[in-house]
Amino acid sequence: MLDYVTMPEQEPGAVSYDPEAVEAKWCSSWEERRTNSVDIEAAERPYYNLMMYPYPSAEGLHVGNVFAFVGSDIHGRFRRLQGWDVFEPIGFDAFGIHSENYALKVNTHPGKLIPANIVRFREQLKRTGLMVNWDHEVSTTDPDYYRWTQWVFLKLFEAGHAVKKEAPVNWCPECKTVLANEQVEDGYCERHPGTRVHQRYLSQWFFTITQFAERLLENLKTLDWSESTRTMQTNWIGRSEGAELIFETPSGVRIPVYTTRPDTVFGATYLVLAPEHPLVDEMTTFEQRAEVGKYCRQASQKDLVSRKVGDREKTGVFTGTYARNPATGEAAPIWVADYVLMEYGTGAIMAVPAHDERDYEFAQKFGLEIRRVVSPSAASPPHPGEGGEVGEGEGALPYISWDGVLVNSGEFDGMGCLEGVKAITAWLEEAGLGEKRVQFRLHDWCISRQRYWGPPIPIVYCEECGTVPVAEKDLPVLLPEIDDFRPDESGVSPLARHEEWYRVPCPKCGRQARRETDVSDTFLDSSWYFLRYPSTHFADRAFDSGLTEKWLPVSSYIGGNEHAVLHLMYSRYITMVLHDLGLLRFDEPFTRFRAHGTIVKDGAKMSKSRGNVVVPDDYIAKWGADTFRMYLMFLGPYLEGGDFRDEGIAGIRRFLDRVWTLTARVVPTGGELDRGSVRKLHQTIEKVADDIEGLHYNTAISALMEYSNTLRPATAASGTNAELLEPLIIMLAPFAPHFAEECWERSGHSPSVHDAKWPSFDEELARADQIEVVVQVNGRVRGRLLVTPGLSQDEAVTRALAQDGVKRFVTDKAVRKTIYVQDRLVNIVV
RNA sequence: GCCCGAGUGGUGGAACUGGUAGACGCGCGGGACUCAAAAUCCCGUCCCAGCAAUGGGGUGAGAGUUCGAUUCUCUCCUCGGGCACCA
Repeated sequence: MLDYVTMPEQEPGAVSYDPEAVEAKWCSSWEERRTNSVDIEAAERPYYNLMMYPYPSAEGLHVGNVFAFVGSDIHGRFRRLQGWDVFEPIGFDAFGIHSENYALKVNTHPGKLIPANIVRFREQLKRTGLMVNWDHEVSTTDPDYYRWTQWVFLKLFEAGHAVKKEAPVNWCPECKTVLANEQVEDGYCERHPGTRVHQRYLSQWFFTITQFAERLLENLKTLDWSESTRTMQTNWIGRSEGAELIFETPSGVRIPVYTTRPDTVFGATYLVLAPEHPLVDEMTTFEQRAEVGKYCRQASQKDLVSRKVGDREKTGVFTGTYARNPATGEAAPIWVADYVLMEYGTGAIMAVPAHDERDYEFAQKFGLEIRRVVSPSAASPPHPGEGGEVGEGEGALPYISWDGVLVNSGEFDGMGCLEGVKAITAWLEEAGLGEKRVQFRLHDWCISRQRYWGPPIPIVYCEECGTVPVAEKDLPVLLPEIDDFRPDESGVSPLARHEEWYRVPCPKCGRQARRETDVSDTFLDSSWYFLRYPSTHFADRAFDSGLTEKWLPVSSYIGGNEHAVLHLMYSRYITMVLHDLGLLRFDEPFTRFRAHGTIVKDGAKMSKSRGNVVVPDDYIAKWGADTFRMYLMFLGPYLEGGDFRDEGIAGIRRFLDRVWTLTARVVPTGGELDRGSVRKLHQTIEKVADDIEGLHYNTAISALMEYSNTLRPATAASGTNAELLEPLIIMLAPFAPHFAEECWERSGHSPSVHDAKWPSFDEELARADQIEVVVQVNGRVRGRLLVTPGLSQDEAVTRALAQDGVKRFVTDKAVRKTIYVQDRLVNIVV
């Protein structure tokens, strides 16, 4: 790389700098002086600047990581210049399927691979110039860390929030483990796109997140988070309001169904039970037993997910029995079909084929009655007969809307749907056949993993005492180093093959007992890591209460929306539980969260298979970290991401070189400052501060460029005035920390520029004394006026009409109207 | 299918609560410096007509509201993301 040559610093024509030398110099200098470390105990204005810790992959740091971290780092550095004591920690999310699958692939123990990856990551992160407090680093695989992950589990267990349930789970035959629903994509394993996931019943540990659904949803409204992230969480929680209605069989069995449209109950012509529904057997007649049994067995063999993939051909069987529609009193046939899911609502539905697409499809296929009970509007009368015909347009079946009017609904005919919901619910409630009900989509969080590479769940099973938690003093339950960490078909963790490990005395009675051999989900590791950072130096507590109170909740959290749902939801949940247990003073961990955008390459997501992965190391080696940082921030709006191309990077470098030249020509303050430059400076200070505040880094950088451009002519004449240059260097420091530090030193200061103060903004100095007012005729620009701010409307109009360009369009016409926007424009309408 | 977000020059992208569309870069064209090249510096660069002054068109498509719309409303098209048989 010989594109640029270092010029001797005294040389007046110096145009280029040597990033490698500059960056190496400051990297070690900062480490020596502990420039990046905040005094965690003594800090007076604590600001907790968090970024999402990476998974230390074998491939090393990805550009996406760099993009994310740099954006957060700029924010942190900016806050520091504003006088905050900024704590910017980082760590490694090193447990989990990612690491384990890779270890299996290369057939090396993850315990060997991970430390090496971390070493590499640490180097790369340091090279990037992040203001990280390295003495608070965290690694989830460190027993000193996962000891406390296990402690968190125990806290939840004690509080009754960790419960063991037999549950159908998604089983990936390739991973040989249970997958969370979110790890399944369209019926296939997220990590093995060719492998279908199927259903399997296992006894698993669940966290009771559903109990917190309402609160998780409610709190969202109060959080300063990216709108997109809040929307995703809202949808994930999936609150819906409706009613539980009772359909009773002649033999007196009450079958509850959940519906969001109780107003359509008069159109419920049949019932459907999920194949797993406990009443299926009881409801089935002797004649139908064989067929129903067969259907249910088939359903249970399908995976949990592909059953839910839309647009599937409806299937189902009739049980042979009936239940009474609570509204009409008519007998509704009871069917079993797998389009009804056991885990949502009551596992049974009332089918309203006239007003539900799925029910309609099913009824069509099996010849069930379709009865219209909602008419599109009061004006159009109910369709004749008992429905079933498919009309055109608005009235076509299945018709669903809240704007319709009830028909074929007895005394409720003519009522609007919304009103109908209330009236019918109340009516059925009085009859003891229904009640209002709120339903969520959120499921409990299964944390069990039949895997090796995770923290063992700290539980012991004793024949006498049952399920016994490991005593806190006995934590951590160490993950043993075993060679056969490969999972198998058995459905149990590889740890279950190690009797010497799992055979332990019961913590309660001392008799021979057996450890839980499953490990916990990686998301548990990451659901509390932000609590650990300030307290890493404490060996005897997960988090120190004093420090936690001082530093948390997190002041700013920046990360990708790929974690919008799981990581952020689980962290909120754990925080809430710990709060309720009296262990935390706050119940929301992240005051402010911003989701950054994604960096794509040639319009497509970077991926190995596409071969469009950008390796940051190469760019940093060629251009230096500062240029690379700024380039990433410049290529698009940070919150939206952008397309990575090599072409533009030279522009950033040229900009830095120009600032370098300005610095080389700095002259001490003194004498009159150019009014125009001072004005531009103050405008820039305001603009850059606002932009950084809103994470609009691309426009902040362009404002800095503009300002440096105005400095250039001045430089040519008599050197750069220090008073005009220094604020530029400070404003540049968050973006190009090494470069700014070097310029700071070269312009006669001692380090560190990062301890400088953000330049103060003077509104008076930023104000222009002459401004341009646009003159329009009928909305088209026909001229401009140069005026002093605060011109009156009359004056403005008079002067506008005097302009030649305006006269031409106004003469011979009557002025109908004039519009004046103070100090902006005059519009003359003729 | 449903819910978000986005479509602006050759190109990445700017444009505050409706008020000069194209800031700042990249690229390209021209010039200076040089024996020459690179680097650097200066000028130009939305499209059409014109020597120019100037005029006309222009923010995915079409309508609407307004003195004035990239910005607000409606319909449609395309792309990105999320959810998806959730009753």
